[in-house]
Amino acid sequence: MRPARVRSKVTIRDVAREAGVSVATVSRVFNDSGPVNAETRERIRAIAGRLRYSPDSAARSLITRRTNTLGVLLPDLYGEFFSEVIRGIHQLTQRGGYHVLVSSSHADKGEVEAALRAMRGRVDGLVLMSPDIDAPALVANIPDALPVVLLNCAVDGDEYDSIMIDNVGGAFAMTQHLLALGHRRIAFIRGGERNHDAGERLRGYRAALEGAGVEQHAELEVAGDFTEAAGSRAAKTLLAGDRRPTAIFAGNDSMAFGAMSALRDAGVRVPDDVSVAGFDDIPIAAYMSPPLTTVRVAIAELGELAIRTLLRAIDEGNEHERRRQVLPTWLVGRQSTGPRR
Amino acid sequence: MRPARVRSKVTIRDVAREAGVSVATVSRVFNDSGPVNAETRERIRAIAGRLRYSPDSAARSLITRRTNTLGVLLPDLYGEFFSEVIRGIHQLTQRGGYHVLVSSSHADKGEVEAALRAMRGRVDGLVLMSPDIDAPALVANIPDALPVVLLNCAVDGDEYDSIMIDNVGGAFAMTQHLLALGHRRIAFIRGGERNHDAGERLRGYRAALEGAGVEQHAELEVAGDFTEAAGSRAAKTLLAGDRRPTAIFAGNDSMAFGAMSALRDAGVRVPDDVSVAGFDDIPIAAYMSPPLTTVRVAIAELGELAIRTLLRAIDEGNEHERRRQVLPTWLVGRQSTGPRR
DNA sequence: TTGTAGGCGTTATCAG
DNA sequence: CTGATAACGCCTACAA
Repeated sequence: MRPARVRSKVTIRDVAREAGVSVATVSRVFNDSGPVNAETRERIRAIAGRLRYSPDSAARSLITRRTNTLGVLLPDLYGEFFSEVIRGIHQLTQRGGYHVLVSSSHADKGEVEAALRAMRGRVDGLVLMSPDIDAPALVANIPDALPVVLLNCAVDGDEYDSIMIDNVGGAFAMTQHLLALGHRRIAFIRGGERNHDAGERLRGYRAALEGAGVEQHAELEVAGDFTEAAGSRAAKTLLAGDRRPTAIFAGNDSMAFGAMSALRDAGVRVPDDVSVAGFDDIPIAAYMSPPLTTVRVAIAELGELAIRTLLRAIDEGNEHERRRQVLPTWLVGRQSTGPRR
Repeated sequence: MRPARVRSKVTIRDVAREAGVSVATVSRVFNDSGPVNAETRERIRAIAGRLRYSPDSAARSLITRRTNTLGVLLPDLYGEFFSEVIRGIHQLTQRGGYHVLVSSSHADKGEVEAALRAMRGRVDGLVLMSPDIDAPALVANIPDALPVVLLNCAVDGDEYDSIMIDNVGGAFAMTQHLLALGHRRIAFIRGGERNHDAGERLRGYRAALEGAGVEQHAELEVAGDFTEAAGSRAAKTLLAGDRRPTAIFAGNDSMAFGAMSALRDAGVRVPDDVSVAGFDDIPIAAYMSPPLTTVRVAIAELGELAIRTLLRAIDEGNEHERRRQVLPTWLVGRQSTGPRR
């Protein structure tokens, strides 16, 4: 049995009438605005509770011009990453009394713009993550007044608040790690062609090789798209080539798993014959066989930091000073990499 | 440089004035309600576009009593699962012109209730997934008028719309698979104590053993919580015991991975010495070493079905007939299970 | 400390 | 086909 049917709609007037006060007074207790006699306050609270009154958010935001909602636009993220970011975002958001409006799966620019348009007026601030697309061009359509934080987008300058992962540093460190183990033929499995993270990681890889004076070969850089399947294909390509690498650095963990799987199928041992490394350090990485050497990214923190920045931007209004922030990465050594034989 | 600053607020009146018509007419073209002269309609559209006018959603929903938003309450999901459900949900939602308000991480009943309360009035419908908590008790607080779809909750009867995974069937099938391979000492790694899915899977496992007339031992059922770490611990416990299993059926894939990792560390071969099976078939399962035999669940479809049901409920209003739906599962045989030696 | 009344931007119901 | 105008539920000066 369900409990007593809720009335069609309990408004502030109902509460006021029942309590024998004006609506203004009820409003005051619900907003802590203006003084209210302690006793009346209690009475109103009680009656509101009994009547199951809760302020209508539409009416409220119509006049306050605030929605208490934050928008989050994400690309079509693959697996683990998505949930981690959301988790980070969510935690802080809730604490600040905000709601979260999410939107994802944006293949092209048009779709993102549509999503952006749809959110207009429904949110007090926006987190936009779009590693594949030119972010500034997108944000151009957003009302100036709406605070925006760019996540992992290709932006320079500090015209916008932006947060990015230290992809270059991480990839650089990993490549150095492999170099230090004696590897010279180090292959790299790239992420999507137009993906910002992917590009940066590739840059880090190249920079490290160049810094070490190691000759670079085009056939050691193979295409990928951040999926296990792509990693597997890439590894097969590398094995088939005549410049076989002694180490494979995958642009992310999923591709590293795919590569390890393909190597195993081909009878190649990891790390004895070939070392394999990844990027992201998703939870399963530690439980792979062998456990994967990778670059750690605090994904949930990325989301948290974004919200923290956004909340501050909302709070500070026009006085807010925009800036870029970079989230550090660090190498996690496990058993999938070893000295060149 | 950012483009021209957006005016403080463009309202329907601005458009009306500019077009030399009344607000009513403008409203009509934006809602396709009532007839409007084709030519005037065009003019209004053009002016609205130029002025970058877009109807204020708060004002609109104040009078229409609709928010065009769907609420989604999820538990604190681990990894893969979360993103897949959201992905499924999102797709349909967007197509229907709805927005998605998400909320998650609800440890206890109080938190869920708070989240539920917070969503009141902000959504036209609700998807509630809460495998850990008594759902009917929660839904009692929701206004009768608000359509709700329960996902994977412990409910019986058809008082609510509900969708559940065929956990029992899947676990039953997997256990039979192991039995057919000749295994008799089949261990089961359980999910959280109070988790609905976990309980159902355990039931399926037990039923299959009983059906086959295989004696059941308490020490073959070990505790877990759906994380890799728990799976690893459980496997160690099983290896240490004196009734060592020849097969391990983990309540989900993550725990299966953890178990495989522990077995490897202990020098136990999979599947030669011990078979291992999981549940969920998350993407990485196919790339494990060895590839994991598991039970496939169409997670994204779960989300899709939930939204489809919810939209119908909203559409049909009071005439809506509530019902239970069960999402099938099926066994995916890979290399982590083999005949008992 | 409390009440009155105007208005937030739309939609909906009437008359024209 | 079009235009006034009254709600929708709430907040917020301003007045008492």
